Amino acid sequence: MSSPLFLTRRKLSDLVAGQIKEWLMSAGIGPGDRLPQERDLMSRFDVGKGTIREALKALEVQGLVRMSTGPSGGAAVSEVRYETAAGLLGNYFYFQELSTEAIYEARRLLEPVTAALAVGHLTEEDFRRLEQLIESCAREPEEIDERRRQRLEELEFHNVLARRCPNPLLSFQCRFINKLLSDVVVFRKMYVPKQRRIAQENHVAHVELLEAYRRDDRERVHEAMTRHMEECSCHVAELEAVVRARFLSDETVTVSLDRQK
Amino acid sequence: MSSPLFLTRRKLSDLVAGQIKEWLMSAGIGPGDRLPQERDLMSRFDVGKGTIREALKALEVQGLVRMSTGPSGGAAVSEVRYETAAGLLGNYFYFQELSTEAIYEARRLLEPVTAALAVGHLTEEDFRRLEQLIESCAREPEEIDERRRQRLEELEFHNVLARRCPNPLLSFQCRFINKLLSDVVVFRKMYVPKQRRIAQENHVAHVELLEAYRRDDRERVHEAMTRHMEECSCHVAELEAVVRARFLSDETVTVSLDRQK
DNA sequence: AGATATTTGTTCGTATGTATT
DNA sequence: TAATACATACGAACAAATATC
Repeated sequence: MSSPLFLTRRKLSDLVAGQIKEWLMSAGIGPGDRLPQERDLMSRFDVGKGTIREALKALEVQGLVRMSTGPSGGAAVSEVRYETAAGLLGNYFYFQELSTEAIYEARRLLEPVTAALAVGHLTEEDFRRLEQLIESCAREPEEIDERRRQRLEELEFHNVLARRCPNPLLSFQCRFINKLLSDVVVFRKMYVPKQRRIAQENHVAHVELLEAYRRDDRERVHEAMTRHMEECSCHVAELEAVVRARFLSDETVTVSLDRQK
Repeated sequence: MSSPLFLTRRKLSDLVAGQIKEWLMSAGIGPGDRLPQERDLMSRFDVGKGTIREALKALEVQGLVRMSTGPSGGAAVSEVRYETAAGLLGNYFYFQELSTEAIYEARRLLEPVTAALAVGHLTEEDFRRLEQLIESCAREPEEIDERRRQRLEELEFHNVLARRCPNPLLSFQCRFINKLLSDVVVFRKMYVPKQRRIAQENHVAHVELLEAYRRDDRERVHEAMTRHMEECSCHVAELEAVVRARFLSDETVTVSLDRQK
């Protein structure tokens, strides 16, 4: 009656997943360490194969382990990747009423500080990438697809900077905001009027930022980014109001399922 | 050769999960809608029971569906809850080097704006809750546990405000930061020197904030919160440097697993 | 490069548990 | 209470992938 076994109302697979997770979060366990194979886990937890597989699937979805087949395969502890975390968080905002205005409200706040903190952390490769992105966005786009690609590259410019911000929280938040905006670009028609002038303004701003980074001028980066965000904010203000945050689905085949209430 | 089926290297269960997710994200599908039962999904996707169960488990972990047994049970579409999203994101930061200084750097930035945006959105119940939290933190703590509880309630004070911020992004980010700090309080000894003076400063700040909210004085809320965050920042500066972001595990039983490299 | 061993991935049949009616 | 409808769980067998020799 007092045994923990009788108190569990949860699913067996969740219990197993929780215990493995606890082990995996304990001291000394880190990325690369391998879990016992399914057979051993089955006997250790005294559960069937399906249960173990559900537990491992749960950990896999969370990005905590990676599975592989073959000799020396199995589940291995994995550092949660940014893409995994961002995708999972994207699910949450799918159900929130998230307007582009709200996204930019956060962006105006976060991007200048994050960009300023990145000063002094850019590598030579980063600089080359930034130059390449600036140049790629400078050409007059011929097709609508090219225009879309340029908008995504403008966002990638900011991503390069955010990745170098030494504050993991701010870095993640900025990258996530850029991801949300990328999804907006991909899923919505983002060809605003006056797109020509906008592209030019972005170009000027990015060039100015690049120069400031080259000089390690934190003050100027902060100031330039603040102005840049103000401009972007204005451009976006004339866009549609409500956008449902989306993540890119990697599926192509669509299967219709019955909806039964 | 060109068929998508031949291009898939992914697991069958992932394919199924992706397709169900695509259906679930399509227009007209929302929280509460029920998925077909396992039997039907098996025949529809032409896969075995284990595969379907793994797919549903993946969606369940993401918080997108909830499972239940019994008649009219099965998988039902669910809005992703804040707790789910925060827990999954917490996994990501577990592997990041996240110092309390970094957390406060983000907090100083986000909290004043988020708090200011919440002005005008507090309910009478919110006000009562805030008063209750202020009062509960005013008493001199007798035991160390009480002191810890008070610190958690100070954070809850900020959570009440963040929940009312109409910008979902800022609201989430502030609540998540508070969660990170809660975990710090729970998992680390947070009894700083001069804790007496700190508690009093917090009390004064919270009272001032409450008054400003009562008057719908957005300016003053912003200003008071900015000062409050500066103070908290200073207090925390004298704390241990690196903290690994944690989530509360709901398991109690510990099972040691072999570590095999 | 090919064969083999190892380990996950998937299926099917069956039995049990649980909530609804 | 009993019948029903559904998820949950076990176990054995087979398929597929992959590292190693």
